[in-house]
Amino acid sequence: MGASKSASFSEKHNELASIFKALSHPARIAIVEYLLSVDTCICGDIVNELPLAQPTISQHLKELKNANIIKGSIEGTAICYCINSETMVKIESYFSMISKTLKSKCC
Amino acid sequence: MGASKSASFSEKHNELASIFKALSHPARIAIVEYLLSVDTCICGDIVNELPLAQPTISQHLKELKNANIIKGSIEGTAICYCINSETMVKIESYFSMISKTLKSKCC
DNA sequence: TTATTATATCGTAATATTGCAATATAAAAA
DNA sequence: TTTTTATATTGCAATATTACGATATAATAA
Repeated sequence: MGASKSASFSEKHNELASIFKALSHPARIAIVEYLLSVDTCICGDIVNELPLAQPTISQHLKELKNANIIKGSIEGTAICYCINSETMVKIESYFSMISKTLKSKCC
Repeated sequence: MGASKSASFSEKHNELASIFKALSHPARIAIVEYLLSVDTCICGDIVNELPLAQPTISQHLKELKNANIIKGSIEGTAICYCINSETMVKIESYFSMISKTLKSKCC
């Protein structure tokens, strides 16, 4: 046998896991933080910010987009990427739920 | 070439990525939520909760432990696992920072 | 139309992850 | 001591990810 028995787990657990998987690579964290650091959505120049080739970054952007972590809109020749705050807020409240639950425990 | 140029990224980005990687599998999310659902730290019986063989679960537990998401303490024949709230709070504040930053933006 | 520029896709090699049977380890019970 | 019980480790096959050169696509500029 081999990879991931994802069908054996709930939709909710799979969805959470796929968001975390999108964030599980340092290049993708760097992309998220870069988008966060610039004033508005930025077009292009993510390639110049990271030590990776253009096809590799394009691939990482696609994964972030598939996980709804970023959104991209066409802006002439360039594509303008920015963070999807809806997903971020969703994850924030997930961890907020976790630490609230932990506080009401002995451990 | 092949896998992960992690040396090209900052310590901080690699550390965050490794926590998210530990959470990037539905079985590991299920383990975290199970530990969260029981009253205290639980000894054993995680194996009975999930549709995976014992060695596979042992491996998933190891990954969660390596990422400091859970802690395990020996309790006779069994091992008692519980969530490491320190790490959870850390991630919660990371996302809290992100959504605060997003609020002060146009997008 | 023909560049030029920005991004995406394809193909593929290198490497990592997932899952489990078999086996090892180690504490408690008989 | 031997058995039982709980968990870990090893080895390996199946599959997924990562990275990038080559190439495609598609909008604007010349």
